Amino acid sequence: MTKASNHDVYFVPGLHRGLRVLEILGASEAPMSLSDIARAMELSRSSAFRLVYTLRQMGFIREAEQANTFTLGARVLNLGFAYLNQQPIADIARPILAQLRDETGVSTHLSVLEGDDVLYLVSHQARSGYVSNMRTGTRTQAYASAIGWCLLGGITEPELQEFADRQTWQRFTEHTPMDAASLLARVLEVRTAGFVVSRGFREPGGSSVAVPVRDNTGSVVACVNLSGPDSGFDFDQIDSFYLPKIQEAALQISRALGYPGS
Amino acid sequence: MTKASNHDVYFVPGLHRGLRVLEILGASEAPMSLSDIARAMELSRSSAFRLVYTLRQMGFIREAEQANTFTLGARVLNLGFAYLNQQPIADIARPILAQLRDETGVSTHLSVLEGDDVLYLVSHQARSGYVSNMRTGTRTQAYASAIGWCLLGGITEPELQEFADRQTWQRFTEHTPMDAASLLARVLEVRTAGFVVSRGFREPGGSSVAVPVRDNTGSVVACVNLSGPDSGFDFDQIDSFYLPKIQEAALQISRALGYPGS
DNA sequence: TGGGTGCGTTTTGTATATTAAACATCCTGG
DNA sequence: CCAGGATGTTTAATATACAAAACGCACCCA
Repeated sequence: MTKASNHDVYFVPGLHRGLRVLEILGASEAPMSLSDIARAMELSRSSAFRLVYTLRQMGFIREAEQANTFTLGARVLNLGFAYLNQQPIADIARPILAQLRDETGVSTHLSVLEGDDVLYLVSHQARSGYVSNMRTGTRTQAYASAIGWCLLGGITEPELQEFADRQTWQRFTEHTPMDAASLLARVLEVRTAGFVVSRGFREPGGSSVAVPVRDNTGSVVACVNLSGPDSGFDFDQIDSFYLPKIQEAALQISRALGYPGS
Repeated sequence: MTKASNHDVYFVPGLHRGLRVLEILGASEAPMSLSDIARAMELSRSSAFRLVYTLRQMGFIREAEQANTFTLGARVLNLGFAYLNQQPIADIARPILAQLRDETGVSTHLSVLEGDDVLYLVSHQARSGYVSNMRTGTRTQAYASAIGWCLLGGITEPELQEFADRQTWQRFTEHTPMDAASLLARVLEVRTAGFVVSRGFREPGGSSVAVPVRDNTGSVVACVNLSGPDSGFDFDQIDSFYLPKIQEAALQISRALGYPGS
């Protein structure tokens, strides 16, 4: 059961492999030839041919400038944005986070826990020259960042234990938790404080302030954060200015989701 | 040949239908049950079952709160953003358009011609309360907007004629061209002027200023535009301020694409 | 020139994906 | 309380998607 057996009775392999083609093309830097795809999928060229043929005819992939090489087509874009537009929280948060960015002058983000990753749903870049590498659609491992700890506050302790068991711990900075116990400590810390300030916890030189967003049941469903390079942050202002502002923004979003508290 | 016959020898129907499931779910407001999907696809429930089964197992769809109903899963988001990140022009334009927004105070966009549509690749919302309905991923019919005319300047006249033949003309405003001749006139007008100012051409009350972006061969490959509600526009400033600024931004992007001219 | 390699494509027997039909539940209204 | 219809699921006969092998072609190096 751990291993997803591919020869399930109800499994349609054509679909499975076609979607993998799309993901492989999405992950590839350069356009790929049919043989490249076949190799990457460990599939016969003839089968890859049929998948490419179908995807191309549908507009999900297109041939690149160089003949017989393929890249993603524009039709996949619609799928991604259809997903985004279906997340009500993104629509709610967008204007609120835009205003927060304007008031604070640093980048603002909304993220959710998706699988074991932090998934960024909304991103507003700071006006300054610095451009954060976090953009809508970005994924990062949840255990390794302050924002992840904030989001992990939304799951139960047994779930968190299971989560921890699944991780392959990798040290990003000296602050990265490397086992279940230290992760749990971090998460509880954030949960009780109601916010978290990261000074280079994930990347040296990059800092952020994060606050959870709650839904009508009161559980954490998302996380608002400010982030930027240390040079763009005024650390003295965190408590007096950044934190109240971001808490206000998070509360606005929570209220829109039906959160009764304050 | 003209009609893409679905029972082609190399067609893999499982893939075709699975992707249609994703698109149908993407277009749907509410989560859909298995029977809903089967009806929408005009397919047997048993086949729909297998598709849903496969997509669910892969994480491309997930069951909604209500049992036995499905929505898009987060995994489709990756596909969409993989596409965006593969368009070098989007990365080039993003910071330039962010600055343009900050300088002008109105929303800025980068769009390309994709099929017969204007496809928005980059969008930076104005800081003001007004939020444009154009966002990344949005599609609009190219013939009906000033931005479309700008982009259509990038194709040859025979291609434009074919484009026109494909359209089903629909009147949006009094400025909407309703046949090939008047569309051609618009496109040529924009091409010779090198910019276009739309005052409610597509939607009453919504205005924009658009300028083409060119690549190393000198042909139009994208379009930069400012847009906002009439109330947010200072029409007196168009010639003296908006236009020079947007032309400078477009030229910066063109240069980064290898455009030799000025 | 000529054998070798890698490519996209086509063919074809066979393994298997598909779907009609049957099944088991769950509602819903009379 | 039961008939009728809708649902998700399973099965089994059949239609068909699949991949090994062959093909034609371009390229490369001896």
